[in-house]
Amino acid sequence: MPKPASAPKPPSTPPQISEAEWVVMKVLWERAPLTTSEVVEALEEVHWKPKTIHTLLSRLVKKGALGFTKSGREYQFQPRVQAAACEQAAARSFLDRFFEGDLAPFLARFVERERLKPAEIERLKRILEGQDSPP
Amino acid sequence: MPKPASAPKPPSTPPQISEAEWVVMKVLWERAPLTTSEVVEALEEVHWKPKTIHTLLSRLVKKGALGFTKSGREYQFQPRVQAAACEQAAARSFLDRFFEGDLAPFLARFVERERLKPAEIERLKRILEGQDSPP
DNA sequence: GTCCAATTCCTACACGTGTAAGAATTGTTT
DNA sequence: AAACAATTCTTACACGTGTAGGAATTGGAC
Repeated sequence: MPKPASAPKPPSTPPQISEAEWVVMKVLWERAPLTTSEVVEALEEVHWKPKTIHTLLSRLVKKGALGFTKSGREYQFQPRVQAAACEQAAARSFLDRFFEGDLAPFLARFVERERLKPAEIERLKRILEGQDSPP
Repeated sequence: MPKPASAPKPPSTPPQISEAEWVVMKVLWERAPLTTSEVVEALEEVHWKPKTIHTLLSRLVKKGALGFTKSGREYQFQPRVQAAACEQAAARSFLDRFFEGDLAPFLARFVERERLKPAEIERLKRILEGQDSPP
């Protein structure tokens, strides 16, 4: 990626981030900035070859999801898009695809098919009221 | 598809259904059984060429999502997987991918970023309690 | 029985994604 | 300055998906 020292503008709308790419983004959102090899280390458990991770990093830069700076010979990456925005976009597109964009049928299906414990239900209700308290 | 007059067993676990395929499944879930041309008619608004829809139907049969019987020279399709099961599978994999499989953070993100009207919140709470009443 | 319009069957191609290998470069060590 | 090891750059390939086109077949009309 020698062209822009870091892409000029963050994308106004979150780019499409694939499943594998998402795994990479997560470690960056948690611990950025990270060098390439730090990302590789952070993803040991995932059993990907380093080359694979390099590819994913490049693609994420190309998509504008990551920015980088050079430090010595290594790159250092950091997110250019917010986790919250990407999660929200994913949620929207999920609801649109499967539940006509509507939260209610999704929730209905979910409680219908997965037994929720009463405590969990209480927690979800508090979240709905905007009064969530982290445990 | 001359091989099995209709695949022998429905898949035990819902197959992967792509975005375009999902659109086709929806009309079948609503109005099955339908012949090929009926499906094409039902999807006029989507502006796909008939050939495209044919391809999608074939792929869905191959995946085991649809079964068919021949009536005259036309095929008649019907779902071999339940909408509810597919939706649930989609929901699970969505939550796993983006929210560690947990409903709470998803809901939190959602209410944090989308303004829900109080009436909607009430409805969602009733759904959580299993006391949903359709509007 | 023959012909035709409708329908199915087979084939195609570009793009994204998962998965990576090999070539080239370069900071660093001696 | 030379060599080396780490890092980046370039290329690859198979598979699913979106999006169809053309060839082959066949039920029905005449």
